[in-house]
Amino acid sequence: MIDWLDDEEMAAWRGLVDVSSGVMGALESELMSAHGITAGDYGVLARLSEVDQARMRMCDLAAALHLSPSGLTRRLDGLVRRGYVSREPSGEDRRVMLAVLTDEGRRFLEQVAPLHVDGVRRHFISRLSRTQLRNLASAFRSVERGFAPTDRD
Amino acid sequence: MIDWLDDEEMAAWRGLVDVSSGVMGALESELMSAHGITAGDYGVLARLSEVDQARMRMCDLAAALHLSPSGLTRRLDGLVRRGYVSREPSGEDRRVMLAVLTDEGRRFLEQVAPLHVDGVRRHFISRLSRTQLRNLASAFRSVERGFAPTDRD
DNA sequence: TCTGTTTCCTTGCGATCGCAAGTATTACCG
DNA sequence: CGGTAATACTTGCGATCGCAAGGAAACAGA
Repeated sequence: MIDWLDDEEMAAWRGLVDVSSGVMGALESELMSAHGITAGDYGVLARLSEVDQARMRMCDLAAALHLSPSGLTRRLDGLVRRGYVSREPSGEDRRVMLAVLTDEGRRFLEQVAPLHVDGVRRHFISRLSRTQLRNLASAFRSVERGFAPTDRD
Repeated sequence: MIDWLDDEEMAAWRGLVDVSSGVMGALESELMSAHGITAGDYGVLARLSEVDQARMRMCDLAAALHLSPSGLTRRLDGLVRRGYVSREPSGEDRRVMLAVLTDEGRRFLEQVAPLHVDGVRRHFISRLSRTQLRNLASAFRSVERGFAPTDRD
């Protein structure tokens, strides 16, 4: 019996794993059955829709989505084939490719987004009080400050 | 610009995704480089070590690990090949296979567990106050049970 | 008992992902 | 300048996962 975390620590850790996989799994299957899109593809379109000019460098997009460079390359292949995203070389740095949300991609995203928003509310947000929500956001910020900048060896 | 959630809701949702993938990714790479084991394999050994007789039905183990039946079958193939787990038919129900932690598997787990526990503390627990930890565990319980407590907390 | 349904596990298959290697471009530095 | 290092992206490859299908066993109802 290995249990070197006390009950509260274990509950927080297991809760993080269980909740994130449970909520994301539910969202994934709802998006797929209703619109035939994976959560990963949705994430690309949503991120691009939020930024100026609806375009991002591949490397920045990969970091935002927690994807490796190769993973993003292939994910974009699919989105480009479906006409939702286009590739555009950067004028400033010729190593860089920009991923650009097309008009068709934006129209598609606007059809899908309400279901995604509803799913996040139904499976996650609506189950928390406003205070819990604030505490969660604050706790996650604490964790992210810990490993994002300084964990670099 | 799609802006579906207010700032606090978005911070909680993005925080959940970013923190879980960040922490689990860090743990994964530490376990792999130090002991050559994936987080998935570690999860199997850890779960088995916690239960009576160190054995579980495949279907229960799959549910506990958020794995599909086929996913668990193949994961167990690898662990059986390495001698850490053995398969044993259930005496009560001949459809059922039990996954059993071997002595060698337990010895291996006891070598690896300290690094895993340390990783959970370093990347997650130590970034939180005791109050935050309690609030987190409570909030995750609310999400898993499917409803929010009506009172303030 | 017989039959249809459900549960449990495994296998074939396709999709996804990350790592390592390769190419191209830029940055750094003596 | 010129050469080395660093960065950005792509491709080959192996590993993992889930779904669908299939077989075996348990179960339920007539």
